Order: sequence, then C-alpha cells, then structure tokens
Amino acid sequence: MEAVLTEAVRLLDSSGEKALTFRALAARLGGGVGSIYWYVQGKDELLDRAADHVMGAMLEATEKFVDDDDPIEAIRNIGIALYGATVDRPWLGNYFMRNTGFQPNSLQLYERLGQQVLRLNLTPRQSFHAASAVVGFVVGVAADMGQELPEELISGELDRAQYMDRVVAEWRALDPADYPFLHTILGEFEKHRDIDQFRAGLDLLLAGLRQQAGQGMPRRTKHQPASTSVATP
Amino acid sequence: MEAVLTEAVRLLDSSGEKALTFRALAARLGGGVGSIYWYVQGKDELLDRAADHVMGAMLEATEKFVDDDDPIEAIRNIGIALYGATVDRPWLGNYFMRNTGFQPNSLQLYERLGQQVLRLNLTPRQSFHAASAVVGFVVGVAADMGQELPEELISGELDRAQYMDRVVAEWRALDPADYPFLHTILGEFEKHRDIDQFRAGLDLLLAGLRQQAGQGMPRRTKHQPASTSVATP
DNA sequence: CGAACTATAGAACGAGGTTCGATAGGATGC
DNA sequence: GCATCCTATCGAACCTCGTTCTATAGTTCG
Repeated sequence: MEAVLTEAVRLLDSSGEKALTFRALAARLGGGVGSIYWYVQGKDELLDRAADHVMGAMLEATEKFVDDDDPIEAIRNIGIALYGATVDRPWLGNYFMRNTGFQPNSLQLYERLGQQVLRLNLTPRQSFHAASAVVGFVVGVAADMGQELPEELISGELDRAQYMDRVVAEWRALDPADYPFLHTILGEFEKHRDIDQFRAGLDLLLAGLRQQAGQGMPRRTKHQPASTSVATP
Repeated sequence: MEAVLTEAVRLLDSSGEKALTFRALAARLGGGVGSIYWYVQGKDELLDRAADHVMGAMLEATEKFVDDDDPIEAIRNIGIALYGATVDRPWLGNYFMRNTGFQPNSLQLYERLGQQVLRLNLTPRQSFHAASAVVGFVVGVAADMGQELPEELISGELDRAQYMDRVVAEWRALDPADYPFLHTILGEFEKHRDIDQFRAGLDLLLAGLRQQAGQGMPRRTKHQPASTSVATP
C-alpha cells in the first residue's frame, strides 16, 4: 500500500500527471493492473491519497515555524514552504484546484496557518478571511506558476532562457501605444524569477494583513507594537 | 468556425469539462468527428480557443472601469469582474492553471489591469509584481472556489446548505484543543459566501498595494518595526 | 479438510482522442 | 472542356486508458 503511493508520487513528480496510468504504475510495481484496485477505489482516490501523502511531508517541514516571534513572519514562512512544495508539482496544484482541502493533512496545514492568524487578535470573521486569503493566494499562484511546461521545453528544443526570450520578443513587437504597461515591465519580466514574484505578492498581502491587525478593529483595541512576542500555543 | 467555438463553450458551461468530447460536439453541430480537426489541431487548442473566446467578452465588460478616479478602485472592479467570469466556469479556471495568459485576449486584460497599476507611480519592478499578484490572486482563488461540485451535489442528493452542514459537523467533531482555529471560524465558515471571502482577500492585497503606493520609496517589508500605519483612504 | 478471506493477475469492455483515406464541390490553369 | 488542386466534410479504424470481472493462489479459521 505504502509502495503504491510512493511509486505513484514518484511517477507524478518525474513525468507529470499524464504519466500516471494504472498500467504504468502496475508495471513499475511488477504487478497487474487489477491489483491496484484492491487498494484504491479508482483514479480519483489514488490522486487524493498521493496528494495527502505529500501534504504529510509538508506538515513536518512547517512544524518549526510555529514558534516564530512574529506571527506574520510565521505565516510568510509557512506560505513559502507551501508554495515551494506546490510549484514544482503541477499535479499537486491541479489537485488543489479540484478538491478543496478537506483531506486530513491539508486541513491540518490550514489549521496551522490559522493558529498564527489567531495571534493577531482579529475578529473571527477577519481571521477566517485572512487565513483563506493567504492559502488561496499561495496555492493559486503556485498552481499557476507551476503549470506543465510547453512542449518546446519538454522536447528539449529550447531551454528556459530561449523560450523566455521568444515570449519577450513577441511582446516587444506589440505597439507601445496600445501596450504601455507591458512595455514598462518588459525588462523586469525578462529577468524575473518566479519565487521573487511570488514573495512580492505575498508581502503585499501580508502588509495589508499587518495593517488590519495594527489598527485595533471595532472592539479589540489591542494597541501593541506587534513586534513583541506572544505566548506560543 | 465561430459555430464550433460557441457550441463548445455552451457545452462546457452547461455540462462541464468532461462533457466536451469530440463526438458530442460533432453531434451538436450535426457533423462528423473528423471535421472538427480541420479547425483545431486537437483538444488542447480547442480549449485554448474557447477560453480566449470567453476572455473576449470579459474585455468588453471591463472597459467601463478604466476611467475610475481611483486606480485601486479600478483594479478592484476589474478583479471582481474577472473573478465572476471564472468562478462559475470550472473549466476556465482549470485552463488558466494550464496555460499562462499568453492568449491574445488574456494578455489584453493583463495590460488593462497593468495600466491601472501604472497610475500608482511605482517602480517598474513593483508594478510588475503588483499586477501579477492581483491576477494571480483573482484567478487562483476563483479557480479554487469554482471547482467542480462533489457528486453528492450534482446528483441532487444534497443541496448546498446540507452539504455545508455536513462538512461543518465533521469539523465540529474535531478536538478543539487540537484545532482551535477551526473552531474559532466555524461559525463564520458556516454562513460565509464565497464572494465575500474573495472580496475580503482582495481588499487585504489592495490595502498592501495602496500602502506601498503611498510611501514613495521601494522598501522591503521584512522585519521592519511594524509601525507602518501609513495614511489610508 | 473445506470455507472464507486476502491479495494478485490479466483478459475484456467501453469511452474518448486522434489518424487516415474517401469524397465531393468549387476554383484555377491549360 | 478537362485536369488539377485546394477547401471542407465525413466516419471507420486505431490506440490508450479507466474500470470491471473472473480466475487463482495462499492463508486463516471452524
């Protein structure tokens, strides 16, 4: 059973979602196609199980962040870790889009992030929205950035830089009068790294969150400078 | 050709991604399976074309926002429109995750949003990050929220409220000591509406952006004393 | 020992994407 | 007028893949 999952994850990681077929998996395990159906009900469940398997590792990796002095810093670290695990697993991002995090390990990760939000002393409604926004942003952007590579890259016809150059060239050919923004950011786009782009976005979101936490909302006027630590759970 | 796309979109919207098969589409058009291959190279391109078709309508719908006095308000409106178009089209969200917006109409929408960002007078790098973050957030969250319904709902076995109740009941059964956050937000989750949740997240992000626009200089938010209550609207 | 349960194997079925050759109808060239 | 292309259409055939079903051991228990 464990073997089925690890081998499935290996297949997914190495060759993408398309490559995970029951026949290929059976071949790897040196068994028959039908055998897998003894362990899982169908392909959906196989994917669910594989995803939760990865999220288990994810949980362990983020355990060390919960004691951070600054809760926002903890949220950032957890978010970055989640991003990292998702971005180079197109199948995982895809899975998140298909199945809200009701799987046990996903739920625990949501809880872990939420506990950091609790330390900000917001209203329950604000806390709910904040945690959801962070998870939504991280998973959404990671799924977006981690998408399967276009075939020119897979086939080895072009490398990443060449492909990027081609896209930039196409954009540069557009009329600057019609596309002033695109031309403004072309230089940035050309040399950008996905991870920096992600972090910048996350920082914007967290800045908004910090601001909300800072200005004591309706009742909770907790006017502490927010850099002093709170007792950890 | 136009007929192929409109019929494809109709199939997708009415019955989901699974329902779009070449055979079904051919039947609707009263033609043969092979004919469709004269217009598109394969299923991927069919999806691409269908998505761009929808984005065209999207563009027209957001045209009226570009003259808003407050650029941030314009960004918010465009974001909300994009969210709306995506959230009830699971196939569209799925498409965004598979293919960065290099399609002509997607690119134009990105440009339109970017032009509003330009009005904030940020550095090119900040502008690039801001526009990307907003698009990433909107599309990511919409794709997440718009996912295909679980089968209990499709089969009509349960309605949305009943399904929600069941999830909430499961969560309530968890130990509050282990899941303090989940129990804090249970009440909110129970009565939440997706659109409100989305707007709240977007507002957080835009608050961060407005703050960045307010303080003239580029600046890292990491580890600053958090006394950043900058003038807000 | 026989019966029931665990676990495995692989043939067979059906759905769906894609390929291929056949077939017109119209335009163009000689 | 006839031959030759180019456009557009059609559906049979092929291949892959998820899933089902039956057969077959081994193992446990009465």
